[in-house]
Amino acid sequence: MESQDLRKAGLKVTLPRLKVLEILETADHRHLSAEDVYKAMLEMGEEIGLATVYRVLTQFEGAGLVSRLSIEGGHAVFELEDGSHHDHLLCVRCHRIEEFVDEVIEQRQQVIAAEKGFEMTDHSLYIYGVCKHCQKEK
Amino acid sequence: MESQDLRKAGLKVTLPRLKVLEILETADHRHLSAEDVYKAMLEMGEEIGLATVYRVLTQFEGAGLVSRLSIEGGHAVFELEDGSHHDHLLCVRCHRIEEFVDEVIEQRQQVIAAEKGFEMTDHSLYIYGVCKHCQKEK
DNA sequence: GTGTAAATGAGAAGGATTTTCATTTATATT
DNA sequence: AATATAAATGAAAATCCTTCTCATTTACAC
Repeated sequence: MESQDLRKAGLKVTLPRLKVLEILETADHRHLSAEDVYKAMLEMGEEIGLATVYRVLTQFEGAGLVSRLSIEGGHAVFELEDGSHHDHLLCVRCHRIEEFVDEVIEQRQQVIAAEKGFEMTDHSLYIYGVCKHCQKEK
Repeated sequence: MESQDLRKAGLKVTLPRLKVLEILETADHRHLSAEDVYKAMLEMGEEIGLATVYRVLTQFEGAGLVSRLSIEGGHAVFELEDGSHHDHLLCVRCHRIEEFVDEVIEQRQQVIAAEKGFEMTDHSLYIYGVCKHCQKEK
């Protein structure tokens, strides 16, 4: 089933690629760094090189299978692409990531870009804060 | 005048720090990477180490004198803090950076954070696109 | 089955930033 | 003004994340 996605993207169906897909699909949180994927692979008892994880994730991104978040402070985070555009809320304490869509913001961005004479190609919006859980803890 | 700002921040008034401030104030664009500041210093005939530039900019950030933008794809960019919050439009071709404020977006973010149970501490919004100038060029 | 181009793993290399540490400097104290 | 001392500096090494190189392995078309 996933093999088709890989083939469609012009990628050979290899074990590392299938396993990375599997991890992205079954992990308990939707947002994983390359390192997270790498560790999950090892825990799963699968041999893989970190370089391969990065390569595969980048290829998946190119193929539209995953998207890459560029979060403040360093390392990239990947999520399975589900076709729905959304932005992110990040907990500054526990690093939990939640998703949201807001049509008002989407549209205002278009207006602002137009006002400034920009042809908008993309945007990135992150709201940082303390999540419900972490608020309780103190 | 700037010396006061440094003292207030608990920082000794040193030549490197004064010069970095001067560069931030007089540069032709408001948004400079550490490397940009470093080069400007050298062109100005001032000796400085790159490590010092990074240190000083980070301290200035801590003191609220500058803010750090975390743009997609690598290196940080700094701008003099003028008290006014704003977001950024970035040209994907020439890397020009423009600023904007939008009250509608600001407020929607508050609403969204509240809906998700987050205590919002900060946010980062970047709109990417092709600027007016670069549209003409092709 | 076999050839070939693509994929892999290990380690080296890369870029941005931070750290270490010996030396210098600003400022508080004589 | 001289001095003590804590902070600041510069250079180089170290770190972090990511990409590249290259020799070896593998998927897949014939």
